[in-house]
Amino acid sequence: MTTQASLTIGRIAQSAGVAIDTIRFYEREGLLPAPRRRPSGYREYDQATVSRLRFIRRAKDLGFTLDEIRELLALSADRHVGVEGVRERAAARLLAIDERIAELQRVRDGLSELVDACPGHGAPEDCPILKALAEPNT
Amino acid sequence: MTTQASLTIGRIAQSAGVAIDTIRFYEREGLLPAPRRRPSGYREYDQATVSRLRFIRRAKDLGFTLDEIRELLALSADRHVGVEGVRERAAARLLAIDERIAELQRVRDGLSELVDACPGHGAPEDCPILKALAEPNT
DNA sequence: CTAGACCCTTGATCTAGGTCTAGAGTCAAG
DNA sequence: CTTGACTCTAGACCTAGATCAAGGGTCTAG
Repeated sequence: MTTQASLTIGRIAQSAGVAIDTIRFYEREGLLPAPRRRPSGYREYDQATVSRLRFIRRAKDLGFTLDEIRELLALSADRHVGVEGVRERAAARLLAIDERIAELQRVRDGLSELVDACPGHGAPEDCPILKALAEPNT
Repeated sequence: MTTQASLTIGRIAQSAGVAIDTIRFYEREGLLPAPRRRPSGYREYDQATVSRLRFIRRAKDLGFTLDEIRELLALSADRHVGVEGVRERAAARLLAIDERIAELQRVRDGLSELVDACPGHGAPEDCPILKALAEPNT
């Protein structure tokens, strides 16, 4: 198989593209297992940890929280119901993103109307943006 | 003009739909001017403060940060360049929202592909979601 | 007058996801 | 053997936007 050269925390931080402190933080948070230690106390990692860190980073980019990622990691190790669970979580995340996009779209449209209606000069009382923000309704 | 009945902090909190603590917080943060006080130390507000609180809430709903809102409030009081500034800030916010939507859309599409490609059962090694997350590239 | 609702201040706490500091020990190259 | 880079721990600190607690004073209806 692949060589099991032991890597220091600095090395895996470098190759996974995360900060050293972040790795120790993930360990505390249960996203990474406690690694072997040298007699000096130095942590020793292998290549698999780099993959795991990349997994975490990518999932984070997809908008998963660390809690959700912890769950995904547990599921991904489960040969039985793991895949179903992962797909479910991903689908849920997808739905949440769709909702967030729709919400932003509403905000965008509202703001866009105001910007279009504002001449950009004149008295504050005539600015539709200021008027809309000061309106008592809602 | 309108009656200048003096309102307690609880009353304006109620009618603006924010918490009492939030009002004091906004005062500390410079979003609200320090109000008059009764001899007892109680804050006394007028109707204009309710409008200002609503302004803040609406701007927040549009995604402005409190820093930006502080700026908007300052601009809205400026008869000279105020309206131009407000329109600029609103346009900038609109652009930021557009970027955020585009970014979410990219994430959404990527995730959607993975979910569609995943059968939802079988071995973890065959799950495209897990495979994509573990991939070393990027 | 009293009970209960309301208000005051200062300062701590919360979420999420880290980031930084201090002080001490370890490792590898020259 | 020394020097400089690296690592260790415990715990404080950061952003943003509040929210809460403790301990005490005030207001008002009955």
